[in-house]
Amino acid sequence: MKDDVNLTNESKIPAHETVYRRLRDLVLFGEIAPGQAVTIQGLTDRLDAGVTPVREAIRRLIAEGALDFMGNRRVCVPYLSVQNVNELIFARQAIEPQLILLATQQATSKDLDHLCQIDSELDQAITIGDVTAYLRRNYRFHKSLYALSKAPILVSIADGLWLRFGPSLRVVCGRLGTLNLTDQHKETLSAMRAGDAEKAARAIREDVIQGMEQVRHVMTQT
Amino acid sequence: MKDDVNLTNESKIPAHETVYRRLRDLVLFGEIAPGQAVTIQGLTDRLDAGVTPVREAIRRLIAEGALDFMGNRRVCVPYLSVQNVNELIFARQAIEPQLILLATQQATSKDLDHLCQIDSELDQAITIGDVTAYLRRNYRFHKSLYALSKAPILVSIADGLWLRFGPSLRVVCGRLGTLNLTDQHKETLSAMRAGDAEKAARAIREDVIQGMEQVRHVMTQT
DNA sequence: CATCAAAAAATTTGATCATATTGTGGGGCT
DNA sequence: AGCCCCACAATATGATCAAATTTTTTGATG
Repeated sequence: MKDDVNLTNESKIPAHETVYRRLRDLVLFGEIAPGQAVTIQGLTDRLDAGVTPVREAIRRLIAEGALDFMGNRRVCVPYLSVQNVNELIFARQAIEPQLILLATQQATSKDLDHLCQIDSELDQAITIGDVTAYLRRNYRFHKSLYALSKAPILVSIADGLWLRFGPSLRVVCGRLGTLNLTDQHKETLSAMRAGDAEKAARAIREDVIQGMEQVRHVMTQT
Repeated sequence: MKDDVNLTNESKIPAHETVYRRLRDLVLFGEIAPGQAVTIQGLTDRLDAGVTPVREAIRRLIAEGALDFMGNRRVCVPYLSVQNVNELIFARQAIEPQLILLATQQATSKDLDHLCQIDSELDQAITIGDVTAYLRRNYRFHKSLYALSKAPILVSIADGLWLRFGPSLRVVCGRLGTLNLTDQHKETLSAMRAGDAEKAARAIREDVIQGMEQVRHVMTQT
């Protein structure tokens, strides 16, 4: 605590929390690639934070499956095995359509407008070919959508899944580009607007399958 | 590091890990009841450990949903709302039968013998009326069963769910006793032995539903 | 030139201490 | 008497340091 003289201070949020979020983003959006090692000191340098907050953030992410604690004491972003990809496909198909079902029942017209907004920003990122923006906005779209379900436990499960396949999405985009990305977001939203929960759920299931099949495809190549 | 003079030393496992496991058990088996506060100092006293490992264990359990971080900075074992119970029922039904399906394909006859052994110990606990032993062995049965699936991600999800409804199971037993506990474990095991994965999955689904309905029943009373 | 052992460097781990924040109880004011 | 404000206690947070452990480098030998 040296020279932090409360200028535009919003010191409501503790350091370990902000470190957690930054590290989380680094992993989620593939800025730390699968297989890459993560050290405490490396992070204190990179994020300019103390040792204690970094340590806690790392442990938290290990607990969530975003990082892997190798036997000795080396930590890294996990590779996905084919088996892992299959598990993720199953889990996402099991959880996320249900979230849409619940979300459709709760969503207000204003909520849907907001989602539409995010989705158009997403499209923009795709046409420009900005992979980072695409990943961030795609995540934001799904996250905002699921938040409408008011089902915190299921949302946290879905979040945990994203944390696991997130790093691979960048690899996929790097391999396949952003051009052949076709999402089912429009269909989902229009079905939600029409109040057709089942149809919206099916659309998201399609979206999930498409996305994960690409992951599987790239993964099995190696 | 005072007087730990390496007697029967198995100091392979770090302190934060053992603290984590002990605290985890405390929560999982209802020895810290829902709503009860958890403080760092309280735990350092109770578990006779340093501050640093305790802090990390708490954060890890918060990340897993086993503990709840109230807005200010108070941590406690969460109550389950009716909504939460519904989410847990859905998630368990979605995940656990799939684990059985996979487990059935992988299980050797020796594995099944071992499970049978655990199950009979479980029965013993029920007839004696030992709630603590029942909770521990019931968890052990399911955990061992799911481990056979060789599906680490799905297992970790299921584990996370148990961590959430575990504390309430003791409340249920305290309210309803152990006498009217009827499990589907025998059916599950015999179906697995016969190689009938579908039937085994259905049996576990029954087991899940029965258990969770009791939780829901007790929860909605309050 | 390869291999293995020992030393050196880097890293994690856990304790201790200073600081900040929050909750609580007592005293003064209206 | 009721309410508010301030001081005090309890608690969490984060930096720093010492000890332990692991990885890497170095150097000697076959």
